[in-house]
This record gives sequence, C-alpha cells and structure tokens, in this order.
Amino acid sequence: MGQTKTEQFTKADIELAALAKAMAHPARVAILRILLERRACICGDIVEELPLSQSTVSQHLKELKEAGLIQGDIDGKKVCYCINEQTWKQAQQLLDAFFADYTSCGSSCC
Amino acid sequence: MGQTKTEQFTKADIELAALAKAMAHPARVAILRILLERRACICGDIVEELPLSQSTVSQHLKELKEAGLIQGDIDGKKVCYCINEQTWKQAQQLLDAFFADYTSCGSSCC
DNA sequence: TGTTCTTATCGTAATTATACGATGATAAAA
DNA sequence: TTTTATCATCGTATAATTACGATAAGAACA
Repeated sequence: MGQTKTEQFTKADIELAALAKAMAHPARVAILRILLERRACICGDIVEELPLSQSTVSQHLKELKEAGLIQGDIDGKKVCYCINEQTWKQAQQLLDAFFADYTSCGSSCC
Repeated sequence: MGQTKTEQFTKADIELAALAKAMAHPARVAILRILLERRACICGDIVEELPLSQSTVSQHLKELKEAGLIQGDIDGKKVCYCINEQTWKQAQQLLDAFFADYTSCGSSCC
C-alpha cells in the first residue's frame, strides 16, 4: 500500500498491528474459527469449508502461519493445521491488555 | 486487493475482520494508544505525535471513526477525539470471546 | 469582511492484498 | 515405476491501502 512508514512506530504498536492484520480478512477469521471449533488438527479440508480456491486458501494459511497464530505439520500427504497454543495465548494477552487500558473519561468528555 | 469475496462469509467473521482491519496499521494502533493514555478527549494535536502528514493522519482517524472505535466531536475550530466507550467494550468482548474459545488439543495433536 | 487556524477531502503515485489457474513438489497407493 | 492425491508456489490481473501535497470547508479572531 503505497509507501509504508512502519519502522517509525513503536515495537509494541507494530506487533499489535501485525496481529490485527493477520486477522483482518474474513477468510482468515473463518479459518481460525474452524480450527477452534474442531478442537483438533484438521487436514486441509478447510478448503471445502470456504468459498475460495485451494491456492487462495493456501495463501491465507501461510499468512496465519507467518503471524504465528497457527502451525502446520506434515502428516503423510496431508498437512495438519492447528492453533499455535503459545502464540495464541500471547495474542490474547496482548489484546486483553490493550483493551483493558481504557478508562471512561466520564462527563468531562465530548 | 483484487476481487473481494467478503459477502460470502459469516456476519460474525466479517465483523471481526473489520475490527481487526481497523487496527491493522501501526499508526492507527498508535492513535488508539494516545487516546487511551490521555484518558480524556484530545483535540487534534495527534498529528504532532506521529511521523505522518496531517492529511494521512486524518485518513487514519476517519477509518477508526468508521469502524466505530473512536468518535470526533467539533469544538470550535478544533475537533475533539476520544475512544467510543460502547463500541470499545463491544470490540473487547468480541475479541475476548473469540480468543477464549480455544481449548488445547493436547498430545493428540501435531 | 478578510485573515488565520484547524481539519477534512480530493487527486495521484507507489505498493500491497486478494484471487485464480497453472504448475511443482512430495508422499501414498496402484 | 507410474499414478493419484494433497498442498505449496508461481505468475498475473484487479482492486484496495498508504502516503503526500494541494485545496476546500468551517469557525474564531482582527
């Protein structure tokens, strides 16, 4: 997207933005939800759950993997995806801390 | 980004993705953090805190406003920004519920 | 009224994202 | 070995994002 000035921001802000970016597409949210619901690894029939081609889904999986939210391990000729527990909990904490930082400014406000 | 197939997904997934998208840029995270830290409305000198031009910051503010995360009210010739309490808490709940849905798949996993 | 200050919007260029089909790569089955 | 199945990657077209300067819009002040 045009020039990017990412390096000019705080490490924390960049990290949070990267996490948000990984979740910034309905397909990726849907993938995460599928993996959450099945509570186990699921081999590639994620493609059949989504209205996208195999190559497109593979790209989304790659982005989620690069963000660390999921992991994929080879199992024969299939690939086993699941939520990456550690990163997931880190992300949870990160977001939780960010949103919890809010305190109402009450009536002295807009 | 090329074709978009947003309408083919669940309402919940689209909503969460939209929220994530609003936070998917360091500048917007930084803006939110500024508004959080000051614990009050802040009239427009957000621009001076960021390494971006006034027009670019205004664009980011617009996106955050459209996502509902912030609100801006006119105060004389300045504009007063602050976190939108209601939407903020909704977003918090949405994310919290999503991330809390995880249960470890233990050793029967990848 | 005219000027100044503040913010939003317009127009535009560069870069990234999204999506698909086609092709590779690898492992299991025939 | 050949075939089949599964998944990743490449190449490419289209659309969205990001960023900026320039300009418009509005309120406050002279």
